Amino acid sequence: MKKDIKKYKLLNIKLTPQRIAILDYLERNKTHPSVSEIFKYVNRRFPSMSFATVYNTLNTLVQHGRIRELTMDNDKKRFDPNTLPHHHLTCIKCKRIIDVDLDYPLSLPENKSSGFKVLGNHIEFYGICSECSSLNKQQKKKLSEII
Amino acid sequence: MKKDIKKYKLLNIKLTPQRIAILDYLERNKTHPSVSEIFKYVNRRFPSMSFATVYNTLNTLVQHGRIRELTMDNDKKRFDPNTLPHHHLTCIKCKRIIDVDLDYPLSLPENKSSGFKVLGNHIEFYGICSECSSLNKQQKKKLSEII
DNA sequence: TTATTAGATTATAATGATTATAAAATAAGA
DNA sequence: TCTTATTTTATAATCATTATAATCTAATAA
Repeated sequence: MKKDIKKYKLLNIKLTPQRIAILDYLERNKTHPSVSEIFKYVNRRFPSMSFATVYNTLNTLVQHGRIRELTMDNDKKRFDPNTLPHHHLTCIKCKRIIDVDLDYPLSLPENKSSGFKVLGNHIEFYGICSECSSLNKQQKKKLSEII
Repeated sequence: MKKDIKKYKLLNIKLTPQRIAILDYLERNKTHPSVSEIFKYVNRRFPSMSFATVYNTLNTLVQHGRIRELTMDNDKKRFDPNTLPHHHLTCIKCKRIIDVDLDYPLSLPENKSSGFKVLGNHIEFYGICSECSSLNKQQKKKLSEII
């Protein structure tokens, strides 16, 4: 569709069906998915798709500033299609990540920045999501056996 | 020494020379080192030391709340012996991480936290350190050839 | 429309970080 | 000093990510 073409044209990179599918999935998905989650989904449409393509595409999109690579999940990279400044709240148990769209003006004084050119900041709020604070897996299993 | 024993006693874990050396190194070192950096250093004192011991020890120390695992370097885990609330400034090029010991009172309103129990926050300032913004490797090489 | 080609995709191997396993060693308490 | 639970070591296994090279294709222009 034209919209897809437009979205990519701006990036000056080749428009391929795989790339459209990956970016589409990211934009629809609010969970900040990992590479394997993206692969699993997009692979349903493109059974021949290679894992390498997902990595290549994501790296390209990051390099072109079209998506952002998140760091709070130390086990794997997670990706965010929203490159506007915003923050995140992460569940320390299940690693669910949700957006925090609030403006926090934070300034770092010169004498505290050790000669760095400070370019920006990102706040990571952390806590426990409602699902993790209610039932644990064993409890869920027992519940499913009863009901 | 007595001090080491005290430091560990509080954790209720067995005091071994390897563990003492690892925590000692972390406390002396302000660079928030990675596992391999820790291994490289401690291995000089304990040539028989295994990589697994470093991982085991670090995981144990994290679990006991004695050190903190950092996430801003997506390539590898980095460790911080300071568990008091504080923030960080990271160089996006060389991944140097320095402490930011300033207090930023940040509150996340209930209606923005999607049912999470919010436990805390961590600010990641990012930028370019003075070394990375001045000379690149090629330039340094050429300089060293001249001088 | 077709031909050309730079760049993308695929399959696969390689690398690097981290975890798992099991045997040998040792700290801590009796 | 003895006993034992825990730790260390050596090593294999796993998982995420990157590299490679052959094949394919989107984009451009004749």
